[in-house]
Amino acid sequence: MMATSVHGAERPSVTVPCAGFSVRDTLNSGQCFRWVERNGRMCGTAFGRYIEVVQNGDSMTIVGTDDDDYAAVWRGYFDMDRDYDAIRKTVTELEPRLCDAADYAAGVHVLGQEPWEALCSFVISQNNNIPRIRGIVRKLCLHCGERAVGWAYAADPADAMAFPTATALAEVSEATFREWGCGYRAAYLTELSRAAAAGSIDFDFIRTAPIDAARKQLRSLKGIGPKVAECVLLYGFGRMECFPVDVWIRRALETELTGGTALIGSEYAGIGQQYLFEYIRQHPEKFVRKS
DNA sequence: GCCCAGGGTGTTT
DNA sequence: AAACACCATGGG
Repeated sequence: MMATSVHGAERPSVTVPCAGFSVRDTLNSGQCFRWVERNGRMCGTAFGRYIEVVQNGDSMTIVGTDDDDYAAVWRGYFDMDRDYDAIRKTVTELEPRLCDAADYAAGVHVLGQEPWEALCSFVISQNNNIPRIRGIVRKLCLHCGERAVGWAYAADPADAMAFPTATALAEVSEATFREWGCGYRAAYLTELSRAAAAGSIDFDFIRTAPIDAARKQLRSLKGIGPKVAECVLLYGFGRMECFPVDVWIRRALETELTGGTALIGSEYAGIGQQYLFEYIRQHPEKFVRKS
């Protein structure tokens, strides 16, 4: 652990090995909406902490954390304790057509995000595009979030606002959500926030229940269908067998260039799905819609 | 003006 | 159960 002096305050940082991992690809892979790249650093907030990450090959330096904080939060957030090499092998043996995608996106991990943030983010994501989702989530954080730990170091203060609690969002009117660009999803957010603030969403159950029971529980909430439920379970609850199918994944399954159907229901289907999504998004010309 | 975006709900066949 | 209209918003 090192400490650098900025503005007269101590700011810790941690450098850890991360062979095979790509911070940038992971944070840009459409599973989270809160990270920005500023002169080579990935800047963002999760779990109420603002950090900046810079990767140098097989190691990365996280500025704004210390050893204990890294172990308690970021190692899990970046999913550093999983054997992705072994999983890639398993997944591509199950679905050999996925080899190109798995190789291309090998540096991508599935993040362990906060369940409440994932829930709100992917409700907003429906029939929406990634830049707009990012903008809306950013406004929620800017207007309703608390200042994250390390806030003072952020180039843009909005980068360092924590995702709002359910209690904070429950006080926002539906009309205000619309002003912030949520569109028709404003009603869903309002209901969701009030339900969560009232304690009537059982996060522990969703985390531990058999997967189909967890799916059913999430889908009972208005605005959450099959796709959003899969995303929330995968990105917010670490349920790696979940397999979100959006329009891009649908396209891939239809073209059969990359396969993917063989993954569905398997233990690490969600990780395979993430490889697929990253590959498709970076090679859209290979997946032109047919007439 | 149209089509599209990490879709879901409600209604009609 | 499958097909359909409808839902806001902004970028191409």
